[in-house]
Amino acid sequence: MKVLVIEDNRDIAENIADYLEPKGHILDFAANGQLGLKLAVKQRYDVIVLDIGLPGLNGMELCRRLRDDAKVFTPVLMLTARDQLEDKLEGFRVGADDYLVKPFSVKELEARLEVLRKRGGMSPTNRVLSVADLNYDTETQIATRGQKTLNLNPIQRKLLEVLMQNSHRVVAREELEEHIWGDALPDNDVLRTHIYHLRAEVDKPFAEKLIQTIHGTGYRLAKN
Amino acid sequence: MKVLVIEDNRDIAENIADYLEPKGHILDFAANGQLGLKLAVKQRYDVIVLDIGLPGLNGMELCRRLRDDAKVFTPVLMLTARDQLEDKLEGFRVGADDYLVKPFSVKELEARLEVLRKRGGMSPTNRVLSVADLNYDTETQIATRGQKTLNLNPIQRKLLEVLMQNSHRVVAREELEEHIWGDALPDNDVLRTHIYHLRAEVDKPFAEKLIQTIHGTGYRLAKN
DNA sequence: AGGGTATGTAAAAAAATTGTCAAAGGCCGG
DNA sequence: CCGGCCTTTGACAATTTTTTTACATACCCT
Repeated sequence: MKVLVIEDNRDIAENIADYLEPKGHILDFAANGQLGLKLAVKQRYDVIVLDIGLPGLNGMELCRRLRDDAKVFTPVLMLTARDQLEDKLEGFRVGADDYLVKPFSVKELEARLEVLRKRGGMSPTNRVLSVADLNYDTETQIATRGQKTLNLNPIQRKLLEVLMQNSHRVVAREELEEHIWGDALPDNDVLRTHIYHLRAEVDKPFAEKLIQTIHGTGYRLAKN
Repeated sequence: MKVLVIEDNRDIAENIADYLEPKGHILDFAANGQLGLKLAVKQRYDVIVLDIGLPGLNGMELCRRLRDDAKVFTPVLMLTARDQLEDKLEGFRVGADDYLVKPFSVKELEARLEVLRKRGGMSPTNRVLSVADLNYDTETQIATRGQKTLNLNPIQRKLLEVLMQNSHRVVAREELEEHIWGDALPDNDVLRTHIYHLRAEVDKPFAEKLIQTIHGTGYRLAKN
């Protein structure tokens, strides 16, 4: 697997190299953003490991340019410090695919890189779904809106996931029911109550409402 | 499934290839518009994937020529950048059938291609219908005219969809009724009221009226 | 032009859908 | 077995949609 590591910290870079190179992976290193961007565009990599806290051209901006300007969609795994939750979310907005909090285990890094490579960069299964200021991490199953962490139960999480993955369209009531209960659909519409509860968490405390009902059809979660 | 991919960006093309070819699909690639158009005309494809932002002969013009000059009606899926909404609408005007915003998931691309292939180009069911400055996205079910977003209820949406899909001809009253109520047609003509309400949204606030009455027959939604 | 039918307009009633909430029932871990 | 969370039930309110009704206007034909 061909990996580009954009990381200014020598120790971290070395750690990664020591673990991955003996396993037969081919690594390129860039100690700053400019070089990293250049390599990412010129060469073809399976995955890119990108530290957010870079000097000079910062990681976020790099990622944005990579996607928007250079049209390169190689999967990007961000490295973030523990206290950079903000940045992390912003990261997904600019097109990152996964993240790891420092300090991390190289072993886990490798596992995640493998997953990203298999998905080929364009899978719909981004780890973190993001609509407006609402975010949902499909792995930790933690949802946040703005600063607040939302408190969701299983059904609400499933609802949220489906709605966020399909925020570009209306999701029919039957479709939602099917996602939650399979084919053993409930006779009365409990869904109504669940949407109500979900709204209480997602929309009630905020000015902008994201969950819209399309009367006679279903629901849509989107800005505006 | 035989697919023609017209895309100048090597990475995107490669990503598509890596995902679709192992699944048994046959892909042809064209890195520029001229070659793409030539292939599209000479060969027979199930679907065409077309990047709008091509150098030289641009995607929009290519699509127009394909439809208007070469009379080739192979379904076309456009690839557009996030900020090209304008272009997208223009795209449907020149005969594209669906679109995907970059970056997109290859998985979703495949799903959409399958849908397009099944329709086989005979059904004029574009995702976004467009007549003059009126647009209706059949997936989000959002209708806009000019800058304004129209507020439609289920019946009005159905009416609009049928009328826009058949803007080239007059749609008989019975046909409209059948589309809305199936075969349980209402005894009195409620349709009149619904057309009235639809007009209130679609035409009332604008100078140019799009919904025309053909006395004794039905209605037609078209410019002029 | 004028009668008859078709269509436009508008308000109000009826029906359907959706929102709200409290309470009951179910499940699981301690 | 208890307590807490999750899910469902059911009743009612609020909202939205659909139909009804009534009258005005436009169109077509002789």
